[in-house]
Amino acid sequence: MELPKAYDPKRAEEKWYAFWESRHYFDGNVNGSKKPFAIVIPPPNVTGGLHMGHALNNTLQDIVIRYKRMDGYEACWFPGTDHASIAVHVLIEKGLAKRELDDLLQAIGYPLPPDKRPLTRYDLGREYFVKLGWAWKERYGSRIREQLRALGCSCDWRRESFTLDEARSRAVIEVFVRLYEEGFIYRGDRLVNWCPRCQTVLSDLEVEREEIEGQLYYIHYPLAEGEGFITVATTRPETMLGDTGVAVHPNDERYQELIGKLVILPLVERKIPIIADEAVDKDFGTGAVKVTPAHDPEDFELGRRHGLKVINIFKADATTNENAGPYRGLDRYEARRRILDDLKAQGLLERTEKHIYAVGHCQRCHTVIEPLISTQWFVRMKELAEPAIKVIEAGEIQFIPERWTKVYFDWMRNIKDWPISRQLWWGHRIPAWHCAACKAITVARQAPAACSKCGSANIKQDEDVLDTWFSSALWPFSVMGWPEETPELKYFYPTQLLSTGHDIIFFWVARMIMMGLHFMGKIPFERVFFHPIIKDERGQKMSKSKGNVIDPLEMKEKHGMDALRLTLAALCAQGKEMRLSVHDIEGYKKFLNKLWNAARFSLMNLDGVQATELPPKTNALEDRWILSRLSHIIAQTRENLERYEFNHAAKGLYDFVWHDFCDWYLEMVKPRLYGSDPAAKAQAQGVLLTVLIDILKLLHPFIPFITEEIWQRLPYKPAESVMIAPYPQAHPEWRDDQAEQTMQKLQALITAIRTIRSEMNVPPQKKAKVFIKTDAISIQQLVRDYMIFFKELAQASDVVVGASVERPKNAPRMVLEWAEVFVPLEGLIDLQQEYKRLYQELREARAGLEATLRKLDNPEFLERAPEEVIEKEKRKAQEFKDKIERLEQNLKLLQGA
RNA sequence: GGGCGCUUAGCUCAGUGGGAGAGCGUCCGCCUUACACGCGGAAGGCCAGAGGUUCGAAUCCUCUAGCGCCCA
Repeated sequence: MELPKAYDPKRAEEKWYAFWESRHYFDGNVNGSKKPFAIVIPPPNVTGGLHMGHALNNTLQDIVIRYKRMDGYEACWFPGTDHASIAVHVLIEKGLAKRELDDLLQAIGYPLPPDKRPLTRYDLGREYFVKLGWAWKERYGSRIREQLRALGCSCDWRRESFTLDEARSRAVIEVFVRLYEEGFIYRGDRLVNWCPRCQTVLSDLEVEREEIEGQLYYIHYPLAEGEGFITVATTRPETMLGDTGVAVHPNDERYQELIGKLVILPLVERKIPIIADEAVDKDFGTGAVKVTPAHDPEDFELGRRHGLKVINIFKADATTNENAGPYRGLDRYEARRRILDDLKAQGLLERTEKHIYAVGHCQRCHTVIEPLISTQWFVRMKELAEPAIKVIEAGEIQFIPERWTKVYFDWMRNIKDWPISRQLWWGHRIPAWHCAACKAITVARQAPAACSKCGSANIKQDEDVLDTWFSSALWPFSVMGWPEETPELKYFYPTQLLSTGHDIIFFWVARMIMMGLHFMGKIPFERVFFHPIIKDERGQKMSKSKGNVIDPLEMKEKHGMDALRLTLAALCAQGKEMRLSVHDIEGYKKFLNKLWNAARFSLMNLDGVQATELPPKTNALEDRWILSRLSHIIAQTRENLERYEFNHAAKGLYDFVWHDFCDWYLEMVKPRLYGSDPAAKAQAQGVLLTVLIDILKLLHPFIPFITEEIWQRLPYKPAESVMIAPYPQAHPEWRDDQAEQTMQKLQALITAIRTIRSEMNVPPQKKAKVFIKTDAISIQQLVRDYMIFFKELAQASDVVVGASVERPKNAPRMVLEWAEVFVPLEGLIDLQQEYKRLYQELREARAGLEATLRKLDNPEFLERAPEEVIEKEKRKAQEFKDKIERLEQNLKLLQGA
């Protein structure tokens, strides 16, 4: 059979994905006779497209799941998507404002206004807004699924979930109700992060801090009694409207007299106390700070310790409220300008200085966060965190790379309560009903008819939805049907692997562990692999605005998905980031071409192959050698996959296929394949097929499409698809150190001949006689035994070997540790170049010898170093000596010549 | 301010106690009947700096510098 000259990824990818799916290879079933291996996908946002981060993470998961499936496990990869509450909410709001969603609005029957004015969610109202969300999800939700399929992901699509679908919603409600009943969920007034644009609370994690260069304002606060003032320094002068105190450090000598006194808050004329608290930093500004409990988290705590009043000056949109007096109704920045003007006019603004500080921004819309007092739902986390810390300490869950455990511990040991309510509409609505009559709250699994306390029917469901991450936290068991006691939960939970980015270790990983332990009583996964974050070739984050994104689907179009997958695996070292450029992908695509052509060559020569016994018995050096190498690479690949060292696994296979298999083995079997000895040919074919089969199996998890395309054309297939063929086992009986050593010597000799020929510009086709001087009997024997390879691979017309071989006239030479190689040439040879090379080699050998002797002359080395190291050094010394002697001799001759 | 990580060939990165590696790029020679997405060959590095531990350090420890990330 003959393969086309080039591999066509487009056809193969579609064809084989459909083939696998039609044969139900992706299905993971409850199967007591096999060990389960499950992965639950980190659900991509339903509206998002596949970006390189997804491509990486899902490639890695697919590699693992395919490997485990081939290795005999009942593998199941649970797919799904996330409703991404706030992200989608913001996108829809933006779409409404730009009137880009009119077609969807029409489809859901919303009466469009005749003009093109921007719409807000309040124009639509909650019901239409949620309808629009689902319409949006229907339109974009399938996109990511199709993209994952294009990537080759072998997910069990029958089990696809969505965090907002009915089954997952049931889990969310169940968890909320139970946590409420157990006292973990409460509702209360707290100072929270408020996004004035999204009009919702955010958790600390959803606030991104950014350093900005602003001003530090020094403001005089006059003392209430007597002359004088105290100067406070602040970055936010506008919040002084809500000041209810001034604080200094208790040991600050400058202010001892003033502690306990009152000052008059400028502009507002409120009397507020000077208090002392150890939280104040003496070195910041003047050492005296204004205290605004309603608008700063630290001030909130400080005020609570000292019983200060809390005065809120902002409305939900961050404009000032009635507490701002004459400044009411202003945007916060406008308020700042006016207040500074007025302070200046009154001579109370002492000075300003440049100041760099971190300001929180909304993760989704990038608006500056405003700390606000607000009524929200919270989860008490401390108790939930404790067991989740223990399971990591005990090693029940392993983090890879291990260093992330420290990050995890630091956060978990200082965990704060989690605000879970969001003032949004797209998401899981909180299952709590407020009674208009008695103000009591009824939390229930199903909408109650009446207040549980007073029985009033005048109840209304809470307006808020839950943080997206609340439903994500339940994902490992909600995808398996919890709260039902499903067979899937019994069989597949806990899963074996979670693969994700370290950027969501708190958002998601930690919370899944807590919820898994609390509701399942078991860890959700045994291992967490944190993959590197993808950067561009200069180490910058990929972003649309920078224009440096590499689109996975564009790469698929250009180079095929296997090329991208292999690249991602090969670059996936266990660091924090991974630099990717299109050149890398082009490079690994060449490997696929190489593999394709190696297969093409093999298939061209496998006609009539006998596959009754694989591999056939063989004594041929190259057969013994390649099987020995294969056995090594199988063991290595398995180890690397078990350790999630994808780069080592991919590169090991790359080297084996390209260098061992293609460069040497294929060249060395040609004489037998083309020769006239049918037995020798059959033997070569058998080994060739054996190795090719294992190469395809080994590579399949990395590059599933091309391996299947080749597999299907094999003259003999051990399985109907490579996807379900057993992953290769290392064969200890294939190990053959002697063959490997002999091969090394043979390769060194052939390379030496090639080097001489290349250096002296001998045309590749031109045959030349070769002389090898060596007193090692084994080398002499080797040359005679494998003469054919000198002729085929080094264009030798003949090789003369022996201890007394003399260098022929006009023959440049290579000097090895255990032999000298001469190739006599016609015409003039470049003596100077040869001299230069030999001299450099001599210098290197002398340096090597010196270093080795330094060790051997050191009595402490001889005393303390292990025996095998000493032996090795002795052997090295002898080799260096031999080589030096040969080099010196040859250099002397060369000078004479 | 606290923590983590990185610094190895021109570029991107492997290598974590015993002779400095790969890919790309560069240079030289080849359209050799699987592959020019190729074949053969070559050049290129005080392993950031300083100190220490060790018989022995790119590798372990300490400090310094530069870069990056996370948390407050």
